[in-house]
Amino acid sequence: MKDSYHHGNLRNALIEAGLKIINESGEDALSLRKVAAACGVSHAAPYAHFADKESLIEAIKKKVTDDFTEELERSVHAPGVTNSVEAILSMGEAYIMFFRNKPDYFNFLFNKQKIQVHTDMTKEYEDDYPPFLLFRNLIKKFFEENHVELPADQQEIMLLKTWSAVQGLSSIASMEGVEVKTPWEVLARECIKGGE
Amino acid sequence: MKDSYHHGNLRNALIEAGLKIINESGEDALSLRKVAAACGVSHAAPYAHFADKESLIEAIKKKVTDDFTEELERSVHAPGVTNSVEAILSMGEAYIMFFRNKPDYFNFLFNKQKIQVHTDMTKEYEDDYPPFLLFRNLIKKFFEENHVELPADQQEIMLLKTWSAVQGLSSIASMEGVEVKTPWEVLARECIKGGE
DNA sequence: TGATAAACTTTACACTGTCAAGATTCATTT
DNA sequence: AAATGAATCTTGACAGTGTAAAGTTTATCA
Repeated sequence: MKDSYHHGNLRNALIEAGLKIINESGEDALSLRKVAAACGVSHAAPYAHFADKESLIEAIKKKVTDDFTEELERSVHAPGVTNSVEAILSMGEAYIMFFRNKPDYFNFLFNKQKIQVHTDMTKEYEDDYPPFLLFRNLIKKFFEENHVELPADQQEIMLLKTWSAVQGLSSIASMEGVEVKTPWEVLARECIKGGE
Repeated sequence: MKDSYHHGNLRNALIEAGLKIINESGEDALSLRKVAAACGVSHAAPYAHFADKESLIEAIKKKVTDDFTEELERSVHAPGVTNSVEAILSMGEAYIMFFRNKPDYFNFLFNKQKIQVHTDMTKEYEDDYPPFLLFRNLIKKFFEENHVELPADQQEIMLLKTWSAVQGLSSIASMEGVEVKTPWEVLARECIKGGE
C-alpha cells in the first residue's frame, strides 16, 4: 500500500486508521502522529489532506454518520415493516441499538458537532442532519397515510416528541453503569410509542 | 488569597479556575498548567490535590452536577406545583432548560462519566446518579398518589419513558444548529406528557 | 521536455501531562 | 518550646503533542 513516495490513497487511509484507533483506544488516544505512523508516513504528512486535527476528526465523524444513516435506512426495509408506524418504531429501535452497541459513538458524534435541523415540515431541507431527515420524512409519511391534518406547531411537537424519545434512550443506552431489566429493543419501542 | 508558600484553599481554587476556563473557552482549552497559573501556583502544584488531569475534571464535573441537582430540587418547590404530575413536568422542564442555557454542559457531564442507575423501584439506591434519583422518586410518588399498581417491568418502562424524553430533549436542546418555533419550555412539557 | 502543482519529509518550536527531587510550611507529639 | 514527619508547593526534566516553514520527491500537463 506504500510502495512509493506518494501513498496514493492517504486521505482515506488516515480516516480509516483514525477510526481504528478510536474504536480500539478511544478518542483521547487519537493523535495525528499516531495516525500518520499507522499509515507509514511522516508526522506532518496529514497536513497535505487536512487543515488540522479537528478536520480529520470531522472527516471520521462524517464516515461514522454515513454508516449510521445507512443502518437506519436499512431498518425500514426490514421484514414486518408494512406501514409508517412500524417504520418509525423499527428505525427508532435501530437508532437506539446503534448506540447501545457502540456506546462511545454517542458522544463522539454529537459532541461539538453543529447539527443542522429544521422542524418545519412544509418545506424540504436537503442539508439537514441525515438521521433526523429520515425521521422527519417518516413522520410526514405517517401524517399522509393517516390523513392527519395538524397545525404546524402540533406537527413540530410530534416530530420532536419522537426524536427526543429516541435521542434520549440512545443517550441513556450509551451510559456506563445503567442496567435495565427490559431488553433495550423493547424499551426502544415502548419509549417511542405515544407520540403517534 | 496567596500570601504564603501554602495557598490555603488550592483544591477548591483549582476547581473554580478550571470551571471558569471551561465556561469561557471550552473543555479543550483546559490545561493543568493554565489552571495552576490562574491560581498563581507552579505547574506541578495540582498534583498535591489531584492524581492527574482526569481527576481534576471529575471534581469539576461533580461540582457542576451538584449545581444541576440543586436546580432540579428547587424546581419542584416552584409555585403551582401541587401534585406529582406537575412536579415531574416542572423538574423535566428545569432539566431541559439547564442544558439549553449551558449547551456545552451536556457533553461535558455525560461524556466518559460512569453514571450509576437502578431502575428497580422497590429498593433504595442512595449512590445512584442524583438527578436520576430525583426523577425516580417523583415517579414513585406519582404511583403512590394515584394508587397505581403496575408490574415491575411496566414501572421500569414508565420511568425510562419519562427520563428518555427529558434526556433526549436536553441532548437536542444542546445542539448547535437546531432551531424550533415552539418555546423550549413548552416543548419540554409536551415531550414529557404521555408517560404518566 | 520542462514547468507547475501536489504529496510528502525534515526540522523546529511551543505547549502539554507527568514524574522525581528538593524546598517550605504545617501539625502533632514529646 | 523543639523536633519530627507529613502535607504542600517549586524546580527541572522528559516524552508526546499540534503545527508551521522549508526543502524534496513525484505526478500532471502544456
